[in-house]
Amino acid sequence: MYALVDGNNFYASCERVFRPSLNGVPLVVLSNNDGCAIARSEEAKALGIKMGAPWFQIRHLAEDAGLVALSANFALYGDMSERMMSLAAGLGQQQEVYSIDECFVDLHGVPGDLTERARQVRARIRQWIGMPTCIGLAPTKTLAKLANHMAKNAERKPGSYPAELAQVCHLGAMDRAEREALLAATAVQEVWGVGRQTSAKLQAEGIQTALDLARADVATVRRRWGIVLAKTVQELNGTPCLSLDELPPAKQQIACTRSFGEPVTELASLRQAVTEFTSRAAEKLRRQHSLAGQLMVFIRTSPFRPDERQHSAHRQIKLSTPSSDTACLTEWAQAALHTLYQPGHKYAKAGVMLMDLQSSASEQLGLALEDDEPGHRHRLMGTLDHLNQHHGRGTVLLASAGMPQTRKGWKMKQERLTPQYTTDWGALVVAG
DNA sequence: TCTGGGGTCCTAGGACCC
DNA sequence: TCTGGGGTCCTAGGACCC
Repeated sequence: MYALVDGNNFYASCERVFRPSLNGVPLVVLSNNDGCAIARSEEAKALGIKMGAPWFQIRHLAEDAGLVALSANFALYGDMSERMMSLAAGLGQQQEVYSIDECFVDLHGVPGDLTERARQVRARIRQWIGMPTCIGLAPTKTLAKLANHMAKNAERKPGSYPAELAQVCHLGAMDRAEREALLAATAVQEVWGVGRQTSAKLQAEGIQTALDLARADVATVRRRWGIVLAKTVQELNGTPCLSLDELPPAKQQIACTRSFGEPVTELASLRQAVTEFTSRAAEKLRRQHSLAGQLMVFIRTSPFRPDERQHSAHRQIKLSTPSSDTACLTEWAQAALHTLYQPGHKYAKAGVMLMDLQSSASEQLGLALEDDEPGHRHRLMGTLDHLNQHHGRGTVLLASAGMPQTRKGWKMKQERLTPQYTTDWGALVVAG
């Protein structure tokens, strides 16, 4: 049996924990550059705001309907996530942290009434860190996701599902008829792994509901739609095909990409941006003890400005020696950028991707008979990471990243950022 | 004026090999 | 007349996830 624990409207709920005045208020959290809505409170959803809605299209609701918008505060959300995960882990023996706001817990061998146990854990998360959650329980991960969907909607859309399923829904504790009635009441696109494209094609074939999909012939689905959907069908029937991954596998690629706060035309600004993106990507690389064998840089203008001259280009470089050294990677990234840049374009976005990753245990340190250069670089990077971790991002950086006063233009806009309540002593909430 | 960021897996097709 | 069969690796593109 698996549980899926999921924070409701996670980012919006994180903000509410520290600003209770936002309770009951339509609230959205905006993406980088305050570009579009990436989280919505129930009240905001009720206003018809869609996931990903551009801010400039909904900002009138601030005046018309009291909509509050906040810039994404990822330091806060990451910290709240850790707290929620450690509490959710108490549900069972093994946990897979699936995303910032949800985790699977393996309940094999857990005795007693699982529904009751889930309710208790849910109440604890609510009381200890202020985060509302819903929990789905079922014999497979796909069904647990679906049970979670039912728990959420039974709570917020009365009539969609029986009210007693609100907050905690245990599909594994129901008899067949009851479970099938719930699957029949669920549109096929709500199933985990069935997106827009697939659901459109399925519906054209007469497969409208989760129950229709569960009843499809596995071999036929395998042949016509591929192995992923075939596994989904089996999982919907209670046969586990997806196991729990306790340790997230090391990433196979690491990216750092950003849209700019305003259009960038100068190579000098792009150079600063690319240096910073490379530095950030290299930090992530070293954190998972990997080396990159390839590096890719891209720059592009805004596809939302079809009236302007468009330019989009990328260059991939194979490194002669795999590396995690910020200076080395930056040098190559800059070389790539130079071949891409064309004057006269308004660039809107750039990015750096590190690929062909391998474990740094296999690092070739060279013979270095006289000069232990690689060893020095290794320690230098360790020191750099330590300083930036303990004294804040950007404490030490490459000169080509630019001095703070010259780094305007490409930096992102965050005009509605809340304090880092849980990760900055200076931002502690004062009670009294 | 104003539209995010970061991943994964699968498939098909081509190159190449024996 | 009839021109194998099986395998690997790589890449690009598509679909999906949060």
